[in-house]
Amino acid sequence: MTLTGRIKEVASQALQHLFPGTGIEPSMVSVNQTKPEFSGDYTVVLFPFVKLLKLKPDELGRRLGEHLVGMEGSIFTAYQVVSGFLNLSVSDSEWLFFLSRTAGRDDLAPHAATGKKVMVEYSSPNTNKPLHFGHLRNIFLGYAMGEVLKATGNDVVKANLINDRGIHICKSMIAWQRTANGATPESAEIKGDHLVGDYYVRFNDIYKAEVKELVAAGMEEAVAGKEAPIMKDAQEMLVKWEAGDPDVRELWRRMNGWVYEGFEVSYKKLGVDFDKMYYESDTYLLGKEIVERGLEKGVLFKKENGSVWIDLTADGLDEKLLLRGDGTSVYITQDLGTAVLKYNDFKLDQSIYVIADEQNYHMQVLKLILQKLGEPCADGIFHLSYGMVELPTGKMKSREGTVVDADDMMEEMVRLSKEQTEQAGKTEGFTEAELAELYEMIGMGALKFYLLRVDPKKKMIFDPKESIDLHGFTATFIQYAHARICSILRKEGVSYNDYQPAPLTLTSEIAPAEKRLILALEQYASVLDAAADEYNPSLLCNYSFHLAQLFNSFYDVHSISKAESEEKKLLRLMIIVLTAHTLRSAMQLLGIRLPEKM
RNA sequence: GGUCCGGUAGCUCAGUUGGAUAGAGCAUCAGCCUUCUAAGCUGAGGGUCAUUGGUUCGAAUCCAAUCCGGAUCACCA
Repeated sequence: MTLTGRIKEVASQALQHLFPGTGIEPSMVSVNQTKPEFSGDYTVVLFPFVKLLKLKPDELGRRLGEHLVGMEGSIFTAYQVVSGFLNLSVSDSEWLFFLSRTAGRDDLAPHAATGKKVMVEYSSPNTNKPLHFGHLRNIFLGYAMGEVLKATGNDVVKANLINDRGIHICKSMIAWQRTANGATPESAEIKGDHLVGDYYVRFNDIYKAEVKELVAAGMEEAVAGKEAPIMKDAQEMLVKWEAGDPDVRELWRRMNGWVYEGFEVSYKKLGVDFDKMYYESDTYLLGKEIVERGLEKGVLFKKENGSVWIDLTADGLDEKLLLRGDGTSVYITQDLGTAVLKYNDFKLDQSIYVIADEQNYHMQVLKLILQKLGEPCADGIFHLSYGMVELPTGKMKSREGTVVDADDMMEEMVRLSKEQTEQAGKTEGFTEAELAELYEMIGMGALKFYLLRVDPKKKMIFDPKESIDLHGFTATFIQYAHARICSILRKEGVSYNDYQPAPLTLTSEIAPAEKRLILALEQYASVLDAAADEYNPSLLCNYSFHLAQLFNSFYDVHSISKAESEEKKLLRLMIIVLTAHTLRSAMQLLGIRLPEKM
């Protein structure tokens, strides 16, 4: 149990003992870290009980403080009441006990298995263009959330639903057919996803030119938009695809294959993985029988032209179409089917969708419909909604070529980390291969941290003109603190990976800078829980940065190798090993690696 | 228009779910390398927490209204 949890428990027991029959429970006790300007470690807020017990804050604080400090085996050594706040000092032996119990352990925040099966669907790209900067936020979030949920005891399935069919795919195919002269990734010496993406852009160029021509010939723009030959070709191709036309299917398989090869390279570089791939070409026909059942149950209704709808007006939403008049599916129909498919495939307790907030309404409707249909998968659906990444000029538009490409961005970040490492003159003692790995760690770490450090809900603006910083609130800062610790351990001949805490009894007090670090270290488990409960990996970024900051301040005032005494040296080694392990553990959940030297 | 999300320092963001004098980073300015890595540390300046009212011992946080920005509400995906 965490220390704040214990304090709540002990304090509520004390209050029950002092004031029997008042029914004070741990959850009613508010415990905060004591502000630095007061003495003490944790603070119990007295106000909620002042009214209840009809006592003055000072009187209540004194009695509660006396009791807590006087208790047998108390973890508190002193108390102080300041205007309604009871500041409690935790004993050094308690802190030492925490350190010796935790330092060197493999699992810093052990969790019992919840027995829950949780799917996290993320990435879910279209196969008509390469990944861009916006996808990266999705991918990092999804991966991190999967790891966090694993670390908190869940059985996690990472899934990717590939959008591999539809009119947008046909557009790239048509443009390729018309203009590529049989170009392949090999012949063009370009990644497959980029090659296909180029023809998607090409399609739009041709389309625009054709529309312009038709308008010049006197056609109205709206009509020209539908009549442009290349658009008609794309639609015709989609019909052929659905009919299973062998030539179209062959080209489709070939071009998608190029894209998958390209994606694989990107995913590998991003350091993410998937346990299950779904393809829309397999799932796009699902959902119809669910609609049929809904009709039988009377949850859905048919309009005169045969289209099927659900009435969500009672829930403050609209009527929503589920099947067209001609009996064909719309987008949400296949999502209903896929939700059920996922549930049946893995017996899911929870199904998380990492999708941008522009689909909030869609996801709300999806869940609501499944609930109304009485599908067992419904209640486990959770939309992890995140704000879109925008440019200073607005949204990224692949058709207008304003996207920041994911591969380019990764390359740029690695280049930047190389440049800054060389500038700082920190390349000595590394082999070429080690340097390459270091630049990769720093560059990719900075990129991931940059996209994960903000609350997912909030949209973010990225200015490509400003490079991502390697100073301040960054992964680099955390990596640097970690490398510094490793450097000390090397010097002291202490094993980083097989550390065994030495038995230690303290004869001197724990210093403030030491205490602040220990306090923060003790909070790791609750931060991890909060990240899982709130579906918010940015909490781990904030926490890790804060921890690294505390370490740097500590490092500045206390020497390890030249510690005042042997016991101080042992204590500080324990502290810094645990700090390094905690940083590594937290960053690992975000897919960020920490070098031992930089 | 309906629904949802957001508005905190010049910029980018935290704010432990209602607690003490609202905090970081960047940028600006002033200091700190003979000492375990200066990608660091210490300090300074910088705030009408969008606005107004309410709830109470106490509000950036909860409620109401208003203003501003965004998303969404297709027989599109």
